[in-house]
Amino acid sequence: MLRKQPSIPEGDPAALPLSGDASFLLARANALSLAATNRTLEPFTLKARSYSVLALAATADYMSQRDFASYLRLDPSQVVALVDDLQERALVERRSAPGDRRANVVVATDEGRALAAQAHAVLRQAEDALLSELDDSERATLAALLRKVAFTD
Amino acid sequence: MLRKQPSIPEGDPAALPLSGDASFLLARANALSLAATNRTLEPFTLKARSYSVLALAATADYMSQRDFASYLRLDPSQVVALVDDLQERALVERRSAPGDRRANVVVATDEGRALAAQAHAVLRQAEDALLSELDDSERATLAALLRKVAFTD
DNA sequence: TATTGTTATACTCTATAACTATA
DNA sequence: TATAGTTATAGAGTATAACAATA
Repeated sequence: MLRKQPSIPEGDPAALPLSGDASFLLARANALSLAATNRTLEPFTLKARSYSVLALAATADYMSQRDFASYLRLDPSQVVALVDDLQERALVERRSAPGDRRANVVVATDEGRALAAQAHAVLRQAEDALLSELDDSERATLAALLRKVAFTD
Repeated sequence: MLRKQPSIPEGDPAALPLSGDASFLLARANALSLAATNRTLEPFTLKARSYSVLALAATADYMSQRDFASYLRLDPSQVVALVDDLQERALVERRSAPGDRRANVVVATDEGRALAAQAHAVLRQAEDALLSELDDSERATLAALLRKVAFTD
């Protein structure tokens, strides 16, 4: 080989080393996606992880920090830091959970919801670029299959 | 919500927060995959990253460290450390690249190829578990779609 | 001048254990 | 006794810049 860009044989998938491993394909696709996401979110002073917390707080109701952790596959201690940051910026609030005074329910403020919506709109464009090789039907199929894999818990 | 495991509505994908974002699905699926891969490779004293270097060295011919970096989406300086480790263990060798004395071609030793094959066999089982919700046809479709996304460069 | 491999460094992310307050 | 949130800390992963050898 010995070239700048690794060769990507069009008609011969078997010639792509490691491409038989779903784990490698997931890792590489995720690396591209994560880089694009972080680049896109930079103007909002958000990153993939902080955005995911904000977006979840804006969407879901009555989720505790523990719920955030397991849903986003983060350690509970990481959620603390992420929520701290978003709370200082008045994008989310911690409210005591009804019925369990140990737990905090994390909710987005109006401001947070607005920012999440803005970010989401721009992320759609980044995702569009990432999936540019797929038509609408393929995108739907990929999402459906990934949904099954992502929640094999 | 407020329960240990986040709810996964069967018939209503729209109720899964963030599941409209391909980037979230990729991140979550990759997190599961990476954790399973590292767990599986532990007996071999390998991790996902070192395995990918070893497997690539065993499969592809005449790839320089720079090629490894771009193909595996690692920084060239990370490849140095990973190859150092594998070379100390006599699993790969650095050979001077024919025609360019700056570059190193990384090749697996017989021992390295044998270990890669062993690891690969066990990884197949881990992957089988990860994809347990998908039938053979769906697995092939997912791989084909991911291959397109993973190499949108 | 540009590129390969390398080193050094700092930063982010991840994983673990321990503590407190509630349950 | 167990769980939620928190704190502290160490380890792994990532990103950047600079350098010597070669192109």
